[in-house]
Formats: sequence, C-alpha cells, structure tokens
Amino acid sequence: MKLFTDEIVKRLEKLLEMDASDIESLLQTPTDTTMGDYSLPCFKLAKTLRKAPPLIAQELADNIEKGPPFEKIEAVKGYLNFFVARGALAETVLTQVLEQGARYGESDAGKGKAVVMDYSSPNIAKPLGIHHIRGTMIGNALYRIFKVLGYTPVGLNYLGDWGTQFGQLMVSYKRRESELSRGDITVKELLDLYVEFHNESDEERLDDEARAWFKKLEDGDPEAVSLWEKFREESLKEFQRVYDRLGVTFDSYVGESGFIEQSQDVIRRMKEAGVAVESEGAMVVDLEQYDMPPCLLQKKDGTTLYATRDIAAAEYRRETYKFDQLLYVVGSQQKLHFRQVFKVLELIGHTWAQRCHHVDFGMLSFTGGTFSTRRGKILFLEDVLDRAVELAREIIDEKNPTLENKDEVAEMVGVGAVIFGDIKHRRNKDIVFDWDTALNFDGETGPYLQYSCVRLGGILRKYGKKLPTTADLSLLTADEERTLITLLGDFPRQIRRAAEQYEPSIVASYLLDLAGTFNTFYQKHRVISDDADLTAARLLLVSALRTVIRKGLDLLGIKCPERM
RNA sequence: GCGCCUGUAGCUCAGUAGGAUAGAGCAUCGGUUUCCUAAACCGGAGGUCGCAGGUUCGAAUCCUGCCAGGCGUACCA
Repeated sequence: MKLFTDEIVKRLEKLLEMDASDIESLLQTPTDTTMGDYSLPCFKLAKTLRKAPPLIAQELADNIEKGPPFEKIEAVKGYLNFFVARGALAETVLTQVLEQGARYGESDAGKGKAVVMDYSSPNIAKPLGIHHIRGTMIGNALYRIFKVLGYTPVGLNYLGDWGTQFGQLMVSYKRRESELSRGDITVKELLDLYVEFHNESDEERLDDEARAWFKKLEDGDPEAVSLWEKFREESLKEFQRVYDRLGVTFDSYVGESGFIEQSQDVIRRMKEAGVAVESEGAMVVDLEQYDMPPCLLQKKDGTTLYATRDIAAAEYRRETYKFDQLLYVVGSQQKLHFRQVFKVLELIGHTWAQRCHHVDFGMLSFTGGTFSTRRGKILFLEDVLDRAVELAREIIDEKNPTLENKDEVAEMVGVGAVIFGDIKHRRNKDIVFDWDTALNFDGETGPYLQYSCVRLGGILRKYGKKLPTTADLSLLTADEERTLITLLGDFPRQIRRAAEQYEPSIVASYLLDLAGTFNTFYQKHRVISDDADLTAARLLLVSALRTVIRKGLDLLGIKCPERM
C-alpha cells in the first residue's frame, strides 16, 4: 500500500513547503473506511500556515491534483481524506494475496538472524497446568511469527529439572517405594508425592532428609541419579503428549540441569573479575547503583541459584546460536530477576546483554485464588482440553450430526477454543480462569474464527469450479467489501507489529476484526449469484479472506477444519 | 516502605506514533433461517475511560499527585 502513500506525498509536495518524509509521517488511516483510505490531519499545519485547519483542508482539496488511483479527495472538517479507487485498491491487495497464497504476509526481513526463545519451561515431576498455557502458546506464536518474517527461530524448553524439590520428591518416593516400584510412575503420582511432602507435619526433619538426597544427586549417587532420570523421562513423555495436542514444538530440551558445572565456572570468573563479592556468607553481585537488590549467585552452603544457571545458560546460548535476540517468555513475577540477570551479563562485559528481552506475561488465577502446585491446587491443562473437546463434540452432534470426522474436528475446535481464549489477551494482563468463559464458543472465540473459515470454504465448495483468474474488482463497492480489502492489505503490517511488540494478541484482534466484517458481509450479500461478473469478483475476495484467516490462525498455533 | 504492572459498559476486553460521534464480545431484552453452515447476523439498553490537576488546537492515550488491586522486594524458581 506504500505506493498509494507515495502518490499522496508526491501530490502534496507541490502544495506544501515540506519534506516528503514529514508529509508522510503526518498521513494516517481513518478509523472508519467510509472516511477514506488515507487522511491528512491539517491541525499541525495551522501554525505555520496561520489558517484554520478546515480552511487548509479545503484549499488543499481544491488545488490538489485529482485522478487515478484516487476516486475522491475531499476535505472534512480539519482533515483531507483520500479515497483510493475501489478497483485499484482491490486489484493491488487481492492480486498480492492470491498470488502469494499461504505465503502472503511473509517477508525476509529477518534473514540470517536467529531469535532464540525460551518458553513453556515447566518443572519436571509436576503436570502441565492451565497456567502453563500462557507462556507455552505465546512462545509458540512468536516462534511462528518470527519464522514467517524470515528469522531463524530457535525454541528452547528450559526445563526446571534441578533443585532441592527433587530431594523432597525422593524422600516421599522412598517412603512409598514398595507400592510404587512396579516400574512406571505417572506425573500425577509424582505430584501426589510432592503434595504429600508439604502436608507432612514433621517438615523440618524431612527437609534435612530432602537436602541430603539432593546432595546425593549432585554428587552423582547412582540411586539418586537413576530416580531423577526416571522422573525426568516420565515427565517429558507426558509433556510431549500435551505439546502434540497443542501443536507446540521445541528445538531443545536442555534444562537447568545442563548448566550446573558452568555455574561454578561463572562464579569463579565473576569472583576473579571482582564483579561478585561475598556478603553475609553468600556470593552476590551488588546492584545498588542500578536501584536493584543484589543478585545472589551462591548460597552459604556453596550451592548455586537459578540466577547463576540463567547466566551460564545465556552464555551457552550466545555461543551456540549467535542469536540476534534472546527472548525469555516468562511470567512477570520474574521481572526483577531478569533485570538483574541482564545487568550482570552486561557487567561481565557481554555487550549482547541488550539483545536479551524478558517477554513477560500476567498471572493466571481462578475464582477462589491462585494456583498452588505445592498444595495440589492445580487445574490440569489436559483436563481443560478434554472438557473443551468434549463440549465441542456435543455441539457437533447437535448442529452437524452427519459430519464425517467428528472426533478430529472436535479436537481442533476444543483445543482451538482454549488456545485462543488465552492468546487473545494482551500479554501483560492478568487472567482469571473461568470454566464458563473457557467453554464458550460464541462471539470472540477460536471457534468463531474457525467457523468463519468454514463458511468461506463452504462458498468455494458450492461454487465447485476453478476460481476465475481475473475479475472486475471495481465491482466490490459495498462498505464491507471496502473494509475487508483494506484489512486484507493490512495483514503484513499486523504481523510485523506483533513481532516488534512480542504480542501475538495483535494478530488475534486483527483476525476478529476481519472475521467480524466478513460475517456481516456474508449476512448482507450473496457471493454466488446470477451476476457472473460480481460473482467472480466476490469469489476472489472470499478466497483471499480464507487464505488470510487460515494463515493468521496458523500463526497463533490454531488448526482449522474444513467443516464443523 | 520502595519498585514494576493494571484500573475503559453489569462481566471479559480492544482502542494503532496524542486526532474525527470511545468500540467489540458475554450476559440481558427484541428480531432474522424456503437462500453459500444461525458456533452467524441485525436492533435496544448499558460510559464522569479509577479520582484530581497539568501540557496541547485536540488526551482513554503524554506529565504530576492521589486512590484501589496484583506482582516483586538476599540465600525458592
């Protein structure tokens, strides 16, 4: 759409004594397409020209060069509005979408640049809860978004697979070994053990025991290591099952346990460099001059902390991937932690610290408080998916009983509803989980977008023939058609914005806007009619819409059925 | 206490680099199906954009103060 603004700037340049780039920066798109495709607010010009804005707009409207590609240039109050000829706009946008197909919106802007992202990163031995969906799906969407912009995304699942909690788990496990020793143990059973540990009244004595077990693990005691391996393996197996349903993938599963040795090395180097100092028996980096509490690297007893492991991991990632950006898709509770880690990286001379970003997101709570794994107060992600799929199945039985692949469709719709219900919110908002909302498939939901897609597909199916290759697109004159074309043209920009702001919800909002306009259009107008020319033009629009909605859903990690 | 985030319709939220009458969905009330899938569409009702100042031709948007909620604030992650 750049060519239209270029043309506007060219014509305005003749009337205004301003640089082209200044004029361009004043241009904006009206909130409502009935007010045109581009507009120039004349308020800022009032000062230099010493005239009232409406008068300036009117004079510009009178004197500006008219003609294609604009069908109308008019002054409204203090604005000069430009209407691109419907045919020209539609031609530009639709041919692009139809030619590029599923690649529409993609670019090579990020060619040769790796964007490494750390997302999902659950703790071993605990099941994935509904609260994990946020980081997991935001990360997954960013992965897909950066990929279509030409970047080389690298997905890391930085598993929480190290720490004293494993000692705790081992204590509980050992106590019940006889009843549990039949081989496999499920993650839910591990969770029970964990909860049981924290329910013990005799916590203090058990804590000592737990520390002893963790120490054994660190020292490579065969029994401890084998238990740990078993927990890790079982957990990964279950995580994988859920990730498969969600369509989420990772390029690496190296967790915290992979950085134990390097952590010691980090501490040694930082001591030598004088960055780390002893304080109250611990090793810390003083950050007072940066208005932050000290960053703790090592406890009194010599063991490392997660900040140390994060620093070691960051160095490893830089070394391994030579990333352009390193994104931590992690809850906003850890904001301070990442500010500290990034600052420490900077202090030890890593100029790439400024390429690290904490992509934070709000908390998920539910009516009745926050989730607490420790107390077993957790809503399993799989259970939520199951209920959603079950409900989707019921609705299909009711609305489309003859559908062939009901189970497959129910899976797509149910899972899509859960994913979209989360990802449509802006990242930094806290969300209250509520079954009624999660299981609602009406309105601004995943199923609504899928349904829109199915309707679009239905039209093409009904037409049955090969799409016309050309059509008189100037026939697309209805308000909705005009808006749809403008929106379609805006898709690439929305993808870019989503990447710049690390905000998949931008794509989600865009899709709702697009689908909403389409459904209004669908209600008011028939695509396939006796008017062959109009039918041809609308079919091309429909095809383009389907392409873009599918693509947008794909970026969010949501699948779309043919029928539902 | 200090720091960060949030506060827009009964509820959940959107609101692009300050711009045109503040928009959706849910819920509610009423309407639409011989017609490309009614998981849809249309209409009604619902607002001191937390409060008070300020900057500006113009503020939900920027600045200051206050109020409310959330998160964080040295040996958990």
